[in-house]
Amino acid sequence: MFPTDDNQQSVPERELAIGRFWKNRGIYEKSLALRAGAKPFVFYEGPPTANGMPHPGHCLTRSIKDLFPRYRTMRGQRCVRKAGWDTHGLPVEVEVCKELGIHAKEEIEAYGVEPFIQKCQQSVWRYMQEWEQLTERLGFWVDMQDAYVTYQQSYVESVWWSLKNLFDRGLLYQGHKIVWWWAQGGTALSAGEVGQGYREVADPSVFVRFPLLDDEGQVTDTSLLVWTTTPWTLPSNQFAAVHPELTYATVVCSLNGQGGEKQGDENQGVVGPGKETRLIIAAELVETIASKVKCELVVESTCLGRDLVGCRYQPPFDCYYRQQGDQQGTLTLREKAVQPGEAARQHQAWRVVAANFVTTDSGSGLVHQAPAFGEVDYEVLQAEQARFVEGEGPPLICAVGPDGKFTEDLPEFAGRWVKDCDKPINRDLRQRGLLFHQEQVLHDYPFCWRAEQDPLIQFPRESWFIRTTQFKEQMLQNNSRIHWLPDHIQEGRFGKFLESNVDWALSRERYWGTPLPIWVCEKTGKQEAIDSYDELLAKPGMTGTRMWEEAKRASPDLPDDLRVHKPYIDAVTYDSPFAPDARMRRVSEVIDCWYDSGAMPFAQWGYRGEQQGPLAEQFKDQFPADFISEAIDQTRGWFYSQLAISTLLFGGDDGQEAEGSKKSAGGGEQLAVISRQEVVGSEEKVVQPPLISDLSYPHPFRNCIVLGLMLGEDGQKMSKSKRNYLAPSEIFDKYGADALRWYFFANQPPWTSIRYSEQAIKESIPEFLLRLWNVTSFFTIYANIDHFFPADELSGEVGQLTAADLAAASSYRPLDQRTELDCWILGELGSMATDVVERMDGYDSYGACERITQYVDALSNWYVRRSRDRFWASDKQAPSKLDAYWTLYECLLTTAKVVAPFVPFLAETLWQNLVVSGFGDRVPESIHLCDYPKVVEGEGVIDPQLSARMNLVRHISSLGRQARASEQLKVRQPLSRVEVILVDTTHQPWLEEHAGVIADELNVKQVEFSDEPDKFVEHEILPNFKLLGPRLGRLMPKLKQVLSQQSGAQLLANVRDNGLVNLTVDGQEVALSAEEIEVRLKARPGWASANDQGVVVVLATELTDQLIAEGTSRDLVRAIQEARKELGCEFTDRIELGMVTDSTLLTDAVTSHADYICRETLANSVVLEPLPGCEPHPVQVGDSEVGLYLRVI
RNA sequence: GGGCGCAUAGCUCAGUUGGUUAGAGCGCAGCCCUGAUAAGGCUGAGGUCCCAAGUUCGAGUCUUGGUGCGCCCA
Repeated sequence: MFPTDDNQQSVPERELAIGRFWKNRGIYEKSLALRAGAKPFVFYEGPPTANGMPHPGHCLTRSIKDLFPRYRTMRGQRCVRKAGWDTHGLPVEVEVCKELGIHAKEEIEAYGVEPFIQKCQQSVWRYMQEWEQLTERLGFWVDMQDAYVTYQQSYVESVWWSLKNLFDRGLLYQGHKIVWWWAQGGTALSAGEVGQGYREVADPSVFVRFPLLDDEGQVTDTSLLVWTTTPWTLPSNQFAAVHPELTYATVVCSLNGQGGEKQGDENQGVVGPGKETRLIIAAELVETIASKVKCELVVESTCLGRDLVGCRYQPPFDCYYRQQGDQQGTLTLREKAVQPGEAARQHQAWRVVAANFVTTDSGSGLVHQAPAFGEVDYEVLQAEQARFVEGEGPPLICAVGPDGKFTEDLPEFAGRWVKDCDKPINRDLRQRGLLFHQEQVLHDYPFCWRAEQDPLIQFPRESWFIRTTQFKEQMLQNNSRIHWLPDHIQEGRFGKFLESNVDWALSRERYWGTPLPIWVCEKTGKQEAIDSYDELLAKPGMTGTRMWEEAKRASPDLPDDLRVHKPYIDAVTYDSPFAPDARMRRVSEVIDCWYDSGAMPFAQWGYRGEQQGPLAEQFKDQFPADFISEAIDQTRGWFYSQLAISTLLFGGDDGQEAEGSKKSAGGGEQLAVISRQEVVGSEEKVVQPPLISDLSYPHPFRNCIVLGLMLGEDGQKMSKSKRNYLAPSEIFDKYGADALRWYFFANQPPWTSIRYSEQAIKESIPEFLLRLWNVTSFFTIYANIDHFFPADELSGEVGQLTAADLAAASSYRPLDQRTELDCWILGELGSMATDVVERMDGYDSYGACERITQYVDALSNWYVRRSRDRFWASDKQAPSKLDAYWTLYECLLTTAKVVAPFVPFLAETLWQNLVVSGFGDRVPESIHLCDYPKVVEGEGVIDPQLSARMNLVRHISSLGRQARASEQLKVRQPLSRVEVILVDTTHQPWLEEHAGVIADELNVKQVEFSDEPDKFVEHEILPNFKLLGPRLGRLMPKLKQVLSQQSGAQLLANVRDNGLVNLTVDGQEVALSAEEIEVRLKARPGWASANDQGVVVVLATELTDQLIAEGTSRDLVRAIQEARKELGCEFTDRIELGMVTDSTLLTDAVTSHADYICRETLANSVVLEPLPGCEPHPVQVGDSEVGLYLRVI
């Protein structure tokens, strides 16, 4: 018997049972073992953080991540799926801080770094259970026992190894980074945090005069009019920026006591009454500014921005200018070559520079540059520094301390909070005649999200950088080989991001992260990188491990991994090789946790550059990845960190060699002790990137599906507080994991943003899941009744029950002995499998689902429906009946295998019920240990002609039903005749042979392929635009007109007879072949008909008494079946039937169709009187009342 | 402000190298079928394919500009 009791069990319960089955039997492990030695399919798990609850977005990611590995495994590849957890970083610290009720860094220090990071380590696993449950419940097969964890020592050391390699190659350096700084808390804020705190505020908007200097350095009467919204940054001014292509005007401003600064109390105007002053502003802003200050600005001359570049000016504050104003530096050779006219030396600062970000949307077209307090300003400084030889460029000027207060560099404001100084600074400028105009602007400005009153400031911090910009071309090259889905990511978001690459700011002034493995000599400042804990312990004069030892003694449960973390690692020092009696101490920073995740291709194995041995083998076997997938927010996250690290570390054979790799191999031993200072600027680079033979782009991943964002029920962002989405667990409990998975896969391509709604998930169930389930349950019901048990017929080896395996059964007949319907559905099965494989190989899961849905529809709504009679035939051994069983059995088995990667639970249920129940241990114990259905080529299973013909039959049937509907002729009422008219008569002979199907489907006595179509239809002839368009071009509209004016039937006859039609179009002779015209049919009015482009179906609507009686008998059968059901009859129960009615129509129908009625309703007899002892069932048949009497025998 | 993406039926979304009748599911209305039955099928109403210009014999599709929305970055 096939099990059928599953109907009683709910879908979620069944899935849970399947999940336990997989786990208990170790099916995943077995599926891997089965492919030992096979070609690997490499998958990388982008590590999620387990310190937050998993949400629906993670379900999507994990579903896609599961789909392709399962698919590839069934296709014969070995796909290791190592789980991973991202455990470091600010989010973890923030969680712990919340728990402790603290915010600021000093509070953490006060609490103690040691207990703090211990809490961090524990907090990382807070939602571990939820994650594991979700992963398992969703059917995501991934090895969580052997997961990589970014805080583990082996992982950290692997990261250290890579950083040491970069450091030794001079690719890791110290510099400044402008960060959003919370001065009161003494910490930088991450972009996410800054984004939270934007508020609209009013800030001063000031226009300040910067007087230009002449060649002798004397102040002239012309000033740059420079704009800023942060007056407190003016003392730190270093440059004024113009746009090189903008036109600037020198204007004369006659103030006459009506200064721009009308409110000026101490001093009227700018330079005093009656004086003229010249200002340089953007030409297109002259009017705007004139109206602001209500005074005429007369344009004297104009020039381009680039002509102003290099002009020197006097800054508004002289705190730095006093000493550094005259300082010059030597320009680089390249700089001199670019501008041969330039002197070899140039003033370091207080010059006009060109910058493309300058606009005329606001301000004056000249922008004040204080590199310490703006990221773009800082880039300007860097660009300027690059123009000078090393050490002679402009230094960074900063009059503000980390506490947000002015330093002693600016005595007049020293010790005061910068934002409080805006007003006094403005007053000061006005007094000195430098403030030309002042107003207020409303704009968004960030505040600290933890202390709402504290505005953030941009502030320079010492930071470590990776020189990624040097590898921009290689990264672009690498990117160009990646297969992105959707493909616009490549040139679009990701490509654009790479184009604008800046050096990676690696360090973080935090606590819980991979410590930056650099030790500094306390005397000389020389640095070296360490790549393992053991290397550190072996250093001469090493001390400082006691802190860890004590901690471990106090709490023996502490994971050993913590010893490579702060504060323990900071305590470890050793003798400096650079100076006698000096110690080497670690820098205090930890690194960006994106580096951790980006290092996973090698760090997950703890790989540290080994060229041989098991680690090396393992790494090479699993590098690069064939497939990864994450959501689009990872563009700048994991996608980038992986690509950048891989490109820098491993290079590639396509582009230029990675920097420093040109020297021959064997320089490895020289890795030791090369300080950065020695390496930078030196042409001799001795350190190489680790070599991997045959490594070509792309790496470390080849195919990447970029998932869209997931939105809540209302199309808004999902948010816990709005409750606009259902927790995954609720979906699982209500509808099951397969329903959710199928919804993700089949409803839209994965990269479109998905609106996650319960309704949509629910609605996606019937179309596929339920339909396939219903077909299966149809099969098992009747197979059990008829004792169709394949296991009894097949002895010995049965393999995986492919068609070839089934063929050994005694009642199994080859295709050429079966009906065309059987051949057709098996052909459809083959072509479906072929298409699904093709699409899945191209990572098109959406297209694959579309194809599967279409097939299941054909199976359910055509094959099963058209085959019912055979399944119900009374002769259990009838070959046609057995054919039907074998066909449907094969279809179900193959379909189950095809859908197994998509809906693993349902597929497993089908396999267990249809196969394992009967075959036991003669077959693979799980469907996931089977091979994917093979594409059968050239064996005649796939028959495109048969497929086309059957489609035509379905199409004709559909039109027939449409015609019936339009005349309100229900299908139960037989009709005498249907006429079918086809434009394309290719398949007509075949259709005539198979007219029975159409007759049956439409319940008509006769199907005719009309030989006098003109009676029913008119022909409309159109040109084939696609074929003729390129040939005839402009004649097309006229040709269409000419064709429409001709008699369609005649044209058609013409083409049929001669193969050509000759026409004159606009004076030109045009010959059209049969292919170059398109014929359409239109039904003539007055018939019960329906038409589509090439097919018309016309029904004969006359009803005879005989037809009516037959229709009535079918009505009766239907009513009796209903009554059987109400009585609770089994499908096989036989009955006695009695009937009482006034209607002669009904009594006639019963007498004339008694056999038919008995056969259909399993009645042994039917009488026109009540059955004694039976209650009548009153029913309505047609217009008549009937009393039905049923008794089970 | 910059980059990327999206805009097609009431809703959620498809729409293949441009080809002349723009599709599906859901919802709504009507009908049918039912020995898979807490299913299934058919039909109908419902569309300025966001707007404008351009290329072309022909544009939902290509180009440019604009509008709106989303994401990323400033």
